[in-house]
Amino acid sequence: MEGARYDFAAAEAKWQARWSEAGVFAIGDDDPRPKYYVLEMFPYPSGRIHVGHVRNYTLGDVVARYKAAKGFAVLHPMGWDAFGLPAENAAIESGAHPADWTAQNIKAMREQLGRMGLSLDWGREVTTCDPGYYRHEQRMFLEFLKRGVAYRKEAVVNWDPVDSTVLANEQVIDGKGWRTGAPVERRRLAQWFLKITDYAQDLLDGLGGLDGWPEKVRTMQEHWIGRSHGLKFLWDVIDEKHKIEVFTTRPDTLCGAAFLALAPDHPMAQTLAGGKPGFQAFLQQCQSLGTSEAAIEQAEKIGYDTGCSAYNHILKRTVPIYIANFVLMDYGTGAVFGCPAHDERDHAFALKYGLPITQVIDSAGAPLPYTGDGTLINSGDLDGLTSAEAKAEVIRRCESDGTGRGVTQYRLRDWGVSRQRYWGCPIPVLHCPNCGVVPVPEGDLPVTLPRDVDFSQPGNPLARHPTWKHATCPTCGGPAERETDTFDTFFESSWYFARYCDPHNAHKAFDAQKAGHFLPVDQYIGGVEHAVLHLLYARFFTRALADCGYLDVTEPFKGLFTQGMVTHATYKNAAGRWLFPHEAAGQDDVTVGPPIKMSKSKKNVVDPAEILGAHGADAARLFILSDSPPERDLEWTAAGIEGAARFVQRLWRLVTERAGTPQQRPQHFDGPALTMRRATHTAIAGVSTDIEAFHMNKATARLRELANAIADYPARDWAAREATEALVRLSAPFLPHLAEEAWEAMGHETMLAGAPWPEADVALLQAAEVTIGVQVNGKLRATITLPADADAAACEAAALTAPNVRRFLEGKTMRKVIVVPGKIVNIVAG
RNA sequence: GCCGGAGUGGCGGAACGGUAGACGCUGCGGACUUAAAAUCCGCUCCCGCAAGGGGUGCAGGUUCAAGUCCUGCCUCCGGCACCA
Repeated sequence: MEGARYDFAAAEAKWQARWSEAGVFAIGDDDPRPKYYVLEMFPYPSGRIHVGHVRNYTLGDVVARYKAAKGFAVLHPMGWDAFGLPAENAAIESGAHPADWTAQNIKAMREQLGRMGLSLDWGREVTTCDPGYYRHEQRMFLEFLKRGVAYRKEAVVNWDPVDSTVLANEQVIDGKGWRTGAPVERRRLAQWFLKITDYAQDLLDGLGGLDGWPEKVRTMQEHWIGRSHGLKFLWDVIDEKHKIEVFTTRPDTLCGAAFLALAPDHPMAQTLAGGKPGFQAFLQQCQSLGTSEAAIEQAEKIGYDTGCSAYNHILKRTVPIYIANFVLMDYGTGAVFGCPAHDERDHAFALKYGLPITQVIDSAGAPLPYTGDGTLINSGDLDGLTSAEAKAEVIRRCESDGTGRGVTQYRLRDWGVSRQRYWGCPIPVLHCPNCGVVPVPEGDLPVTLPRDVDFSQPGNPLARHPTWKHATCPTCGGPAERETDTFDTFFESSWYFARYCDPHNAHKAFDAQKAGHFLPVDQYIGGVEHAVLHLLYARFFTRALADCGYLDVTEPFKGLFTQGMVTHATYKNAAGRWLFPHEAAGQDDVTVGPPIKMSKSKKNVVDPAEILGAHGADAARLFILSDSPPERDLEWTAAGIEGAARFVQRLWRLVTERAGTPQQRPQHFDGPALTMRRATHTAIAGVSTDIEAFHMNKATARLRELANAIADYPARDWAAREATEALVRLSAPFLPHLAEEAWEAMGHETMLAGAPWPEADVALLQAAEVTIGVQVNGKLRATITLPADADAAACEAAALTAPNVRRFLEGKTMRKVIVVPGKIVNIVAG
């Protein structure tokens, strides 16, 4: 045994098979131990796992294995977020049917994940494109419809006029369709929405209790929900019998108003400017913006002067009315007043169109535009009030004369769930010419996707399918058409964590009791890129399901860890198509982009399968954990994995060399044996706290430190055995295969998977001596070693005897000595 | 543009306001070997022979003491509602 190299390939296959045979990771609903639910965001089945997956699932696996060793009944499931755009793109590009393509990808990825040695309960696997899964969300939707949580309204989409296709935001590049290059148009379509705004306050309030979430994610969600207080008030259109309702969060700046601006799709825009010269051209220009907020915000701010004016009763003044491309119909009332002195955008707008800039808030000398609060000036009888007082006063005046009211406003908009695509869950409603929108009767669920679809033309294949959409109205018995929109894929990922609690239930989505047993997820792990959308939708969905009686929890994720992204360079060929790194190699017309987040759509992914094959799962896991703190971005490079593989071999050598150490524990320890034991127990305590704190890189550093200490300890005694066994057990969450093999090599007959976590002996955690620094005027001049319990007087006395300290004090007067026992001595002298 | 992060040796990163650079990667020197691989030992922030000096994106500030706290910037990354 001694001297033989560790055969990772054989050992990994051996232990994966043994874990599987023993079913050590399968978890029952009635396990008496306390539950712990570890969940990583489930993958989109792109076909191959990428390094981001390896990072995500390794992190989760460390937690799952650690918690299992700590005595919890760990639920650690896996599944597939299997609907989405890439399957349709593959169908268009290669002719593969989305269902087949997805099924093949799942098969390949399941096998790859299997080779990572993850402690997953595969018996709970869910696949969202399976009708057995999505039938339940069709029922949820019908329940939402009944309760008014789902509704239909018009909304704009990106329209490619050449392909006659709705484009996703990522398919719009510089305002043009990605395939056709045609300028996209904004087009209004009737679509389905979920009333997440009804839950805005509750979602905001809930953030306060999520202390297991990163502060930054809570802040992002808080800003996304965007609660603000403001004023909705009326302005009279001069010479017309119309009124325009305007929303503002800055009523205090009312007297600085220079203009009113309406959204281009505001109903009043056509009334005021409809037939006027140049207006249609202006609208056209606004239409070409696309629908993404980033595009709108970054576009040049343009306005159209309607020639009309508006009068306000409080202000007692008129201002011109513009139509402006930066005003959003979805937010507030779709109309704002512009105050150039105190808003960046209004300032630029006023300069561009020659509008007056009147300062009404004292900026204490700061240049305009000044967007902060202050004392009011140039505001008539409001002068002298603070911003807060003036806001309240303007709202009070509007309310007393009936022209306005103070309102709480949210930036959050309702969630549009309609997608004009094939590869998604069909929305279970019918459109009847007599009865309007009619829900599909529950007995007819699930509405399944037709298999025979045609991807040779652009657009939604469901909409042009010859027979699928024709149905009979359950209400009147007449002919009706199926809804051809499918759900946003965030719909599936908004409840999968509950399905894992009861994955084989054919009658309902999940049993409330089972969900109540496992939920909330104790530790959820995924990328920061999901900080807002997925996590907010899932929080909302859980509340909506609770209101429908599905479950009793409101917050689905108690603990959240957002890992950093794995980045890689991008490659694009002359035709503008993204290439995989291996495709790009050796081609000459390739543009290399800077390292950015790995994504399937940009194809800048590396293949972990090769790494697993060459170095083994344990080495790959160790490298990805030790290279960077998990919350930070990680640029993937091949360098370093050899170091991890070397450590795996080194650990094996340390263990096999000490396999014969005595099992019998002596009564007393002193000298090197005691020092060895201190190192062992310090490592046990340190690795445990590091895992709990998600400092996996520090935990792996501690494993190396303990390994170094063992290597430096020549005796083959019980202390050596204790240290080596501790190292093996501590490394099990990180290097599960090697740990099992080493545990067996040390003579154990039981598996480490399921074995308890080692406990640190607190009596051994304190070192006998400490080395502290001695500073003179804040600069380090010496270090002194003292007993760990030396008091301040002893520290000071020792510090003053250090030769170099005396040298620096020569000719100076000591003014003050700061002593922090066990830490530092600082002598202030001059 | 708006919101949220991050910047420390050649590189990834450590560091309750208290000895900056743990642990590793790379590199250099050495041992073992016929040789190589593997392994082991030593060195490795910069300048300096040394004493010492400088150093945590930039500019200030608070403190006996600042990578850490405060103010103002710079650069990079993520999200922005139809990628997932």
